[in-house]
Amino acid sequence: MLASSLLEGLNPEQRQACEITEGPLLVLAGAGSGKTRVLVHRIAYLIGVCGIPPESILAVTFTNKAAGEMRERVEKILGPEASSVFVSTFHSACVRILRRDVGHLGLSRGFAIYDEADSLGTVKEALRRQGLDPKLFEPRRLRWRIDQWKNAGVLPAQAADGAADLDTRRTAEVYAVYQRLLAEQNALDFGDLILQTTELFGRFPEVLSWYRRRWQYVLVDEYQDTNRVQYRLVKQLSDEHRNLCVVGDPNQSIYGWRGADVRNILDFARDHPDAQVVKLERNYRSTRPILDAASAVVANNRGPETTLWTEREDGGPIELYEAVDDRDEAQFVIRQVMTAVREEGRSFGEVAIFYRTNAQSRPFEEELLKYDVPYAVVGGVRFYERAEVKDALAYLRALVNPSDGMALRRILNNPPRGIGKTTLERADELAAAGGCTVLEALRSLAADPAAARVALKLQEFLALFDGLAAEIGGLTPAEALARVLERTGYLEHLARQGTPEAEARVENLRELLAGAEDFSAANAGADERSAIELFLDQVALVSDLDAYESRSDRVSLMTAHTAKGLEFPVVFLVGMEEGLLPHAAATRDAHGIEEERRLCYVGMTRAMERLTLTCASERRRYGARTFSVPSRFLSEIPRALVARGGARESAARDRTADGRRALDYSVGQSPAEEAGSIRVGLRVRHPIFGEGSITAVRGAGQAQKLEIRFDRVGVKTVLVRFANLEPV
DNA sequence: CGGTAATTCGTTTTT
DNA sequence: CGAATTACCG
Repeated sequence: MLASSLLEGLNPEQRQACEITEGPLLVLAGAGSGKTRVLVHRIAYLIGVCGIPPESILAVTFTNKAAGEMRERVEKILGPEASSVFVSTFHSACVRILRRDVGHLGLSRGFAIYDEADSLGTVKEALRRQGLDPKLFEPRRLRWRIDQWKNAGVLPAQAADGAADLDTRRTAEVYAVYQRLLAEQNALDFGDLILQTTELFGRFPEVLSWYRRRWQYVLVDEYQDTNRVQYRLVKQLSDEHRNLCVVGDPNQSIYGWRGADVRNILDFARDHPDAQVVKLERNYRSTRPILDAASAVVANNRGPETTLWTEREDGGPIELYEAVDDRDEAQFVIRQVMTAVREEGRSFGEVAIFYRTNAQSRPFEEELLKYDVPYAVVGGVRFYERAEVKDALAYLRALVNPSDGMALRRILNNPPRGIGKTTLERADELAAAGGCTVLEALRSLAADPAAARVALKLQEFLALFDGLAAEIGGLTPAEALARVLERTGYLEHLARQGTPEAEARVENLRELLAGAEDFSAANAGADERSAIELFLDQVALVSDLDAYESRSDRVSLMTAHTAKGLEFPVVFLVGMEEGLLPHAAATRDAHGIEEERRLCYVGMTRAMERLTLTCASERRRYGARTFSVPSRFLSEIPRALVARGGARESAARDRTADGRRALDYSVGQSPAEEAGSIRVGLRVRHPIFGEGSITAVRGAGQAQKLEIRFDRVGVKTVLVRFANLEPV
């Protein structure tokens, strides 16, 4: 194939990123700079021009959606020959590797993949076994810390070695027990998928070298979001041939809380002294005002300035709406959406609403329902995490992997069959003492004549379980699920309840069955592993976003995190308030705030033509009314780029009677004016008390109060409305 | 043991 | 406010 035809339509930098095929390459790809395009064409170039066999290329992404898109687009250029390129998420790739070689680590190939809930359950079990009080040692916190260790590549022994304080030492002990429990249950959690793969490679060089030979060219997408273990994994795979191409944008690093380490991308050149660097700085997505506004925000982070430019000089200013409360905010947005559709010829599918937290979707959903506007909420509670769906899948899991204690626990008395808490506790104790699985413990309890009544119940359950295990052998996932739901009486039990909730659950199970049927059809006889096992893998690794169909004509609602990588002609970024964006939990340190700022940048740069930012001065939060002040990020946007709409009480707040500039949180156009936004730490002058700095902000609007520590007179609380404050 | 009522509880983002 | 755990009674 001719290089010229393959690289046609690429700009010089994009072209360069394709043509530098050997050795380490860092592609710094700004928002909307055609990153995916480059990855796709690079793969096509490697195969079509350089003659690299497709199967020796590995491309790693973070979402299945991204992987699927990449695979599709490469196939579109090269045809079916490209299908043997290994395009996969980090997690799927590791599952594939571990399914093959996990035996070296002492697990068996049918290992279960534990999600967060299973993992949390295992932490609780670990606490029980150590006799630690879950009130004192919060399971959620412990799980979090263990996860962070795993993201950092720290094993239990290393965690214990590095533990400086008592709490950390205890946590490391729990980590060790937790890990033992996982092994007993033949299970790995999400973090393990990556960590154990690097362990496998580290301890068994012959395994590693097999994969090194196989994948001669490695590409990594969204490199700014890789954590330390992923870094290690990539290094292991590429250290020999060194044909490593990483693509990313430090300004879009928004997963630090999940262990992502921006240093991976920032230090790439230092890590690989012979690395070449290509910068993609031309933005093809957004109009000038959108790009300028987003850049102005992220420019407040320290670190190297990045320049993005666009030729799209069209488009008006971005809009700001300051709502009274969250309902007003939602009403405004939905009216805008309807107007855009009716009067500007937009379609609903062109519109997206981004928020910081999933809980913010509710008022928007209510308004959308009210006006019959079609919409899709992406993310939130995963379909596969709904109780009834998890129950059904737990049956399959336990049948496939009888050591899977979390699955067994779920199904044992579900539907109710007279096996209660005490029986389960006894089984747990027996398992812990005898070093056997919970299922084996249940078997011995079933044979115990001392507890005849419960033994009978157990025998019934075990007969059912063993019968199903024998039956589902050659079945497709859909057939197996149907059999399970019927034979266990699960479906019947639900149907008998007759409540609307139960009906909804039955409906969800039907959807699960339909999904399983689709899967069966697409994966008939593909592998030596059973179709049921493959189905369970898929279920564990698929995300809500992966199934999201952006082409359908519906308004999309999602978090700014989920929005990364997507683009929409019309974007609403809502809830631009202190405490929300930036989120209160992230404002402890400068790092957290900078990450929030990047998140804001990510949200803004999704917009192609129209961007509207909104905030509300009052909103309902877990039932109670709370007040908030506009986000500091709003004040970082040059005023000239913004058109204001909305219900500001009056212009009186902007100017005081004698014409001096009053304290104003609104967008400023210069650093001096930006200083006018109300925030903790701001220096102000009071006509009577003199100069001081704000130490707290309470309330909003007419009732907004500030606590100020004045240099001369100490701490006072003042009403903004009357205080006549001036920024210093 | 099972189901319901009462209470507590915690709230960021997710492969 | 809603999920999730706990308390209590049949």
